[in-house]
Amino acid sequence: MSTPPKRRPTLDEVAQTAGVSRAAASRAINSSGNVSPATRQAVERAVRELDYVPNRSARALATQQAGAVVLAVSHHDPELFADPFFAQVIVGVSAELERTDLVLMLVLAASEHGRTRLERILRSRRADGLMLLSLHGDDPLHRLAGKLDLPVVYGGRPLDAEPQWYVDADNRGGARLATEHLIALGRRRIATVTGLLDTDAAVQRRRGYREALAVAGLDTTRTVEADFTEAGGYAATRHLLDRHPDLDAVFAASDNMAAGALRALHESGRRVPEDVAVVGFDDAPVSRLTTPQLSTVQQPIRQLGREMARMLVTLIEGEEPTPLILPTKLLVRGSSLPAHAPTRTLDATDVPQA
Amino acid sequence: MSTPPKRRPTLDEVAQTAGVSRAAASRAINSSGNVSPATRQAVERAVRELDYVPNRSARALATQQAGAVVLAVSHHDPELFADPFFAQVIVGVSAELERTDLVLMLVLAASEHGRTRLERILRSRRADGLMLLSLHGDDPLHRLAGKLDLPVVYGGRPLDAEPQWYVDADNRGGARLATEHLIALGRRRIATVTGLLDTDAAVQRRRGYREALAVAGLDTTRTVEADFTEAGGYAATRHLLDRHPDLDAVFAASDNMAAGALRALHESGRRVPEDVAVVGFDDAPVSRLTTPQLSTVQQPIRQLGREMARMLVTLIEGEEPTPLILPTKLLVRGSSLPAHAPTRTLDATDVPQA
DNA sequence: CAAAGAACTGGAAGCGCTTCCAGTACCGTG
DNA sequence: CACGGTACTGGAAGCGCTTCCAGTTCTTTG
Repeated sequence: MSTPPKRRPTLDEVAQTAGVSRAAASRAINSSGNVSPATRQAVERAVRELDYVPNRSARALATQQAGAVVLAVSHHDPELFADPFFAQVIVGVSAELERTDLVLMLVLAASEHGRTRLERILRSRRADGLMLLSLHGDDPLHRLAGKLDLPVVYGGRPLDAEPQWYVDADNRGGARLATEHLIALGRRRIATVTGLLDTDAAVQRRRGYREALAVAGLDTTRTVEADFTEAGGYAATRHLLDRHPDLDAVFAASDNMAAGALRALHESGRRVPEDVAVVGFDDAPVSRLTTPQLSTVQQPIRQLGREMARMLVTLIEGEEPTPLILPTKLLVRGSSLPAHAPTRTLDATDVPQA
Repeated sequence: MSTPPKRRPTLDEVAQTAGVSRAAASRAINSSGNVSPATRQAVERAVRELDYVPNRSARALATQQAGAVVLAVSHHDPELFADPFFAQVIVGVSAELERTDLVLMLVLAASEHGRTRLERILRSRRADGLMLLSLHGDDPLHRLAGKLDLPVVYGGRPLDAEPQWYVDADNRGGARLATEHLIALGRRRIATVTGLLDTDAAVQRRRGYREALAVAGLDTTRTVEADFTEAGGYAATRHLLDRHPDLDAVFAASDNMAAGALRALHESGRRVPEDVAVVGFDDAPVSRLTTPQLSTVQQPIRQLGREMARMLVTLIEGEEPTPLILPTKLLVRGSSLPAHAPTRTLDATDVPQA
C-alpha cells in the first residue's frame, strides 16, 4: 500500500497523473460529454490510483449548487419531536435522497434563535432546497419560506394557506373512514378528541368526522380539543365522559390521544370495545401496545417523506411537480371490533380539492 | 423597500459600498483583529443595507472548513430508527450545535450503498467531524471511522473496541441498580431479558444484572436474549415462563421488551407486581403507557446527544476531550412497587473502567 | 482533394471567500 | 527630530473546482 501524504489529492494531481488537462479530467469525472474514451480511462485510472474524491466545497462554489437540502422541523416542544412520526418521515426522506447525491441537513428550529439560524443557513447557500414539516397555524417559518429564493416543499399543509408544493396525507378522508366505521358498528353517540386545532391535520380530521356524522344524520356536539399527546387525550376523554356519559364511541385524532382515551375509559369502568369503541389515527407503534389494540387510520408516513424529497429534487432540477395527497387506510383492531371479526382494511377515497 | 436584483450581494459589493477593501470587509465580518472602529462600522452598515449573508461554500473552500458535522446512524432495520431514542439524541445534538455555526447532516447508512455514500460524503470534505450512533458488533462503519482523518465521536461504545472518544450511558451501573432494587424487594428468582448481545449496551446491562445477583448469592440462569423490541420481549418472556415458571421478577434491558414482558405475564395469568416484578430500561415513553407503569432505568439520552456534539466541537477546535459516561437513574413505578410506596429515584454509581 | 463539420483538447477565467504580506500612517520614545 | 513600534490597510494569491472558448485533429462530404 502506497501511503499517500496526508494531503488529499486534487483534481490537478489527477489530471497530471492521467496526463491530461484539468478541464478534461473534470469532464471525465462528471461525464459531461466531449471526452475521448482514452482520456476517460486514463482519468478513471488516476482517480482510482490516487483514491480521489472531489472536494465538494469547491464544486459547490463553482457550480453554485450546495448539494444539500434541509429538512426543518419547527416544534415548540422538543418532546414532540420524539414522536415516531418524524423519524418515519426522516427515514423516507433519507431513502429517497440516497438515490441522489444530495445530503440531508436536519434543522430543529424551535426557538426564535433557531429560526434566525435556519434563515442564515438557507440564505448562505448551503442548501438547494427546503422541506418544512408540520407547521402550526402561526408558525413564523411560514413567512421565512416565502422570502427565500429556494424551492420549498411542505409536509402537511399549514393552516391558512395552500402552499404551491406539498405532500399531505388524506386526513379528512381517513377521519371520515374511521367515523363511518364506527357508525357501521351501530354506534350513534360518537365523540371525537381533536388534535390542536391550529393545525391543518387536526382541522381536516375533525372535518372528516363531521362529514361522516352529518351524512348519517348524527349530531357532532361531542367534541373536545386536545394536543395530540397521551396525557391530553386522557384529560380530554375525562372531560367528554363528564359531559356526555352516554357516548358509545370515540374517534381520537391521534393514537397517542386514543391511548389516553383508553386509559380514561378503563378508569371510568367502561369496557372497550363493548361499551365504547375507539379509533385512533396514525398507526403509531403505541397502537399495537394498548389493550385492546387500537383500531386506527394508517397514513403512509415513510412514503410522505419519500415524496417530499422526490418533489424537492424535481424542483431543484427545474421541473414542475404537482402537489400530492397520499391515501389513508383504516385498520380495524381490537378497540372497535364488533365481535371476533378479523382485521380489515379499507382505502380512503382521495379528496384533494373537493 | 428597494428590491435588489435576484443576485445575492457578495463580499465585494459590501466592501465597495462600505468604501473599504474586500480584505478589510472580511476581517470586519469575521471580527478577526486589525480593524479600525470606523471600518467596522462602515462594513456593518453595508452588510445591513445589502442584507448580506456570506456564501458558505466560498468560505468553506477558503478556510478548509465545511461548517458541518454528520450524525450517522447505521441500522439494518429502518423500523428501529423509529425508536424515540434516536429522536432524543438528535434533539440533544441539535441543541448543542445551535450554539455553534455548525450544521447537522443526518445520514442513515443502513445498506452497503448507504455506507459507501457516507464514506464519500465524509471524504469529500463536506463535514468537519462525525458522530456515530449505536454500532452493532460487526458494524462496517467501524472500519470506516478508522480510515477517516476526521474527528469521530461515538455514542455508545461498539462491542469489541474502546474508541478514543465516546459518550455512553452507565448501562452496567443502571442494570445493577435495577437488579439490586428487585433483590431489595425480596425477589430471589430474578430473570433477565437481554438485548441483542452483539451490542455493548446489552452486554453491559447483562453484566450489571449478573453482578448484582452474584453479590447477593443468587443464580443467574434465567436469561434469554431478545432484540430490544416489544415482540421480542414478549416471545422471550414466554420462553422464560416455560422454562422457569417460578420466576418472581424480570429485568428487561429495554422498556420495549419490558412492555412485551408485561404482556406475556398478563397472558399467563400472573399479576404484576404482586407475582412478578418487572423493571425495564430507557425510560422510554412506552414505560408510562403500560399498566402498571414500568419501573425503569432512566438514561439521559438528550444529554448524551449534547455531550456528543460538545465533544466533537472540542475536537474540531483542536482540543482534547475525555470520554464520558453519563449516570443512569432508577425510576420505581408500578411494575415493581412493594406496596403503595411513592416513586423513588436512585443514582447509579459511575463505574467506567472498574 | 479542398472545405466543412464533428469530436475533442487545454488555457484561462471565474465562483466568493480568506489570508499573507508589503506598505502606509501614526504613536510614543530617546 | 529621527527612530522603532503598533495599528491598519488593500493588493494579490490562493482554496479546488467548473466551464467557456479558441484552437487542434480527424472524419466526412461535395
